[in-house]
Amino acid sequence: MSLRGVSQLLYQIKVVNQEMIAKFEKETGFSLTRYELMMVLNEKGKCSQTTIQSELMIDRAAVTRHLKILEDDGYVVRERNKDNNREVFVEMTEKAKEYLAKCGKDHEKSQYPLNSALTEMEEEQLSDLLSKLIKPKEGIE
Amino acid sequence: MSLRGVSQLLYQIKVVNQEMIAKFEKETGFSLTRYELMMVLNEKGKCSQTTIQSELMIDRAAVTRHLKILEDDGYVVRERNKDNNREVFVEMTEKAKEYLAKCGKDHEKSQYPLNSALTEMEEEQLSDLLSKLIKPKEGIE
DNA sequence: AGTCAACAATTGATGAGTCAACTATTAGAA
DNA sequence: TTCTAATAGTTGACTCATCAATTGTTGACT
Repeated sequence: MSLRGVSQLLYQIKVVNQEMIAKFEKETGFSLTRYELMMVLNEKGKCSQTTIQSELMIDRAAVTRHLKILEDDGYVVRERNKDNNREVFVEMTEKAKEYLAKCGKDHEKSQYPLNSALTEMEEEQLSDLLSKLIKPKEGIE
Repeated sequence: MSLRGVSQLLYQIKVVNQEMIAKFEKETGFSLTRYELMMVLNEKGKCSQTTIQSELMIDRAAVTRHLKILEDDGYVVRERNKDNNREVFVEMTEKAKEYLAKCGKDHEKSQYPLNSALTEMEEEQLSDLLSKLIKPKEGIE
């Protein structure tokens, strides 16, 4: 594939990404990354920031900043690990759980753009293709 | 599709997007958006910033800022339209053409990560799926 | 002609990510 | 034990987007 072809494909991904993220945030009133972060907490329970970071595949610094916002808004509580004071444990609050439940319900009632654009099969196909492009978490350098 | 499902798919797109863009910029030494901008100029010749903006699907402000960088680096020349002083015409320089040609050649020699991850058919499939997610340029609101 | 609306580009403030430098804490040699 | 490495998180400086407000120019109506 020529460099031009590559750049077109990547640019297409970029545009889709930006548009979809904007829609998601408008619909839920929540940043996609922070939503995903809360889902990690929801599914794994209390965890350290490093764990969150490797799940979300973003920089440590970004995690710190998202958590500051979530903490200020009362969606998350943080406390240092007594057995290893370097680490910070993060946990969801009740408020967060309620809010997420509400979001899920609201979504069922609305017809979300993404649903209308792709069939279930296409969604799965897309997900498979994307998986191939994400480098394995602990790849050989 | 549940909100959770949607968020997972979008997040997957986000991660792929970030990783691929980083690779592209490392490989070419050029920002993906600015590369794509130059390709627009290359293919359409001299055009106004508004034209560039609608091709790239980014904010006017972003176009202005990219052009400032490209102009400072000598890749692009700008001049106001004599017949309509509001408009600015943009054109590539020889330096830019040479650089792009070099990039293309360098790319052919290297084995670019994207090539290895997907087959030609998969690339096409991915592109088709993404197209369905991009809203038509002048869609009905 | 004079005013007002639309248009093109620019500028400022903000959000989300990166990397690099720093702090604090723990663990592992010497 | 004490010095040194590695680890966990934070902060600062930067890039690339966005939106909103501003400037300058043109066109159209009265």
